[in-house]
Amino acid sequence: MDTAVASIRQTSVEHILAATEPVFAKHGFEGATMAQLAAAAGLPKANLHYYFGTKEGLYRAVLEGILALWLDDAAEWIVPERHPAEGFAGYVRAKMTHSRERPDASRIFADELLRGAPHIMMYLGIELRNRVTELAAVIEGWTARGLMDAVHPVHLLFNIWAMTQTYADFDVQIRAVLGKVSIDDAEFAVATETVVALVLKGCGVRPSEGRLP
Amino acid sequence: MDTAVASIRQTSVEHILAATEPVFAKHGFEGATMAQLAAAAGLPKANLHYYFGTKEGLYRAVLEGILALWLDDAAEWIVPERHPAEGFAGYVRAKMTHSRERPDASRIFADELLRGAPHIMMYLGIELRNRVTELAAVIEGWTARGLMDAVHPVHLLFNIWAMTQTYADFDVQIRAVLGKVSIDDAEFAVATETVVALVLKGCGVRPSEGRLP
DNA sequence: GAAATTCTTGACCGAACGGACAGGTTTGAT
DNA sequence: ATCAAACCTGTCCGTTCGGTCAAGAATTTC
Repeated sequence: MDTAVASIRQTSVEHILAATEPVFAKHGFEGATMAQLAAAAGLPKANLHYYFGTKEGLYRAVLEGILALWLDDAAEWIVPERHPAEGFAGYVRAKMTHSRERPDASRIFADELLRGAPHIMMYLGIELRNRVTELAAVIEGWTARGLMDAVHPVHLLFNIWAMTQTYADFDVQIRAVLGKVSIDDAEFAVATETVVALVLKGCGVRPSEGRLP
Repeated sequence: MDTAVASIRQTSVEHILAATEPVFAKHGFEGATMAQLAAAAGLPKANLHYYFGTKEGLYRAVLEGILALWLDDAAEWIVPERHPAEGFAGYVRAKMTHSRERPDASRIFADELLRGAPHIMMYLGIELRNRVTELAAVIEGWTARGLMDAVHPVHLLFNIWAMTQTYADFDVQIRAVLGKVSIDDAEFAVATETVVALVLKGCGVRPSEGRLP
């Protein structure tokens, strides 16, 4: 057999990671306590230490799961084969879906950045930076082919991340200002299409009629 | 005389608020310790307790100074008398300047929102909400006068805040991806004009030739 | 089925936490 | 010059922090 083995270790580790993510999201690394984390997992503190050694070990494990998520959206949508109208719209919608379905992941990443990225500096400066360079080349290619205006591609990406992730990171503010206890699907769809339109029109993306030149 | 009195209390309070802001920005409310805060102010812990009672009292005082800053930018720029080309550009540039000059203020606000706004829920749901309603009316007026496209005004504001504040909150990420130790004026100007262009073109703002209709 | 390994847990530890407070010092009004 | 009010701070306190450990329970291995 292949998948269904599910050793005790693997099961426990996955359970702890899933259960503690909301606690790290709510209190940050420094603010979360081992007692809270253990309570969220329904286990004694010593059990978390058995599997992850230290609080930082647990936090890094949670972070690594999030970083894996982070890089994949772009690779699917920001590619030369697509027209930018399709690429940007798809990318923005994918990021917005992430903000809706995994807000805690976004918040943990946001907290890590707010603190100066003490645990993921290497990731930012190497993996993320390389990936951004590739994406920037794709966007510049679109501009060169006359499919959109000349826009600084890296700052454009920063701004797309900012807009999409604000719906996860700062959703308290959004709910408070909208006067809603929770953001329903219709409201979220409005938000998504507002961001899509801002990006497409903001970049002067030509309508994608017919095939690519 | 009027200003130059500067009682000991006032001087001390202002000094402590200014000195502790970076500590709260770096570690958040929960992560900052009274010992760190006191060390940053160059005073014994007991001194901070003398003026602010508790850690939370000090934090709230810092927060209130920030909130006062927060609401004023919009009132100057998002007004019916201006053409949206001027209004949005001025507002974005003002917010970007804030991100450059008071990044710690933005980070403390961001941290508070990430934690679910435990100390400023009232502010969000009342003052901020009222202000946003007014701004939304101005933007809808611009649309009604044919000066820009129909864009959901509240989500537009969320996105402007997201883009401008990302340059304060997540500047580690920006510096790491750009490969710069610090963001120089030229780079920041590029960022600012990228955001301005995204907003103006994204909202279909007509060029502001001549006077308002 | 016995031995070895892995897992679980309550009890415990020193350090660091936010805060209290008494007593000394400085300041300002009279 | 006096004195009350305001200010300053070393020291202490109970609690909570992250982490350890020994010993027992469950599981795997042979």
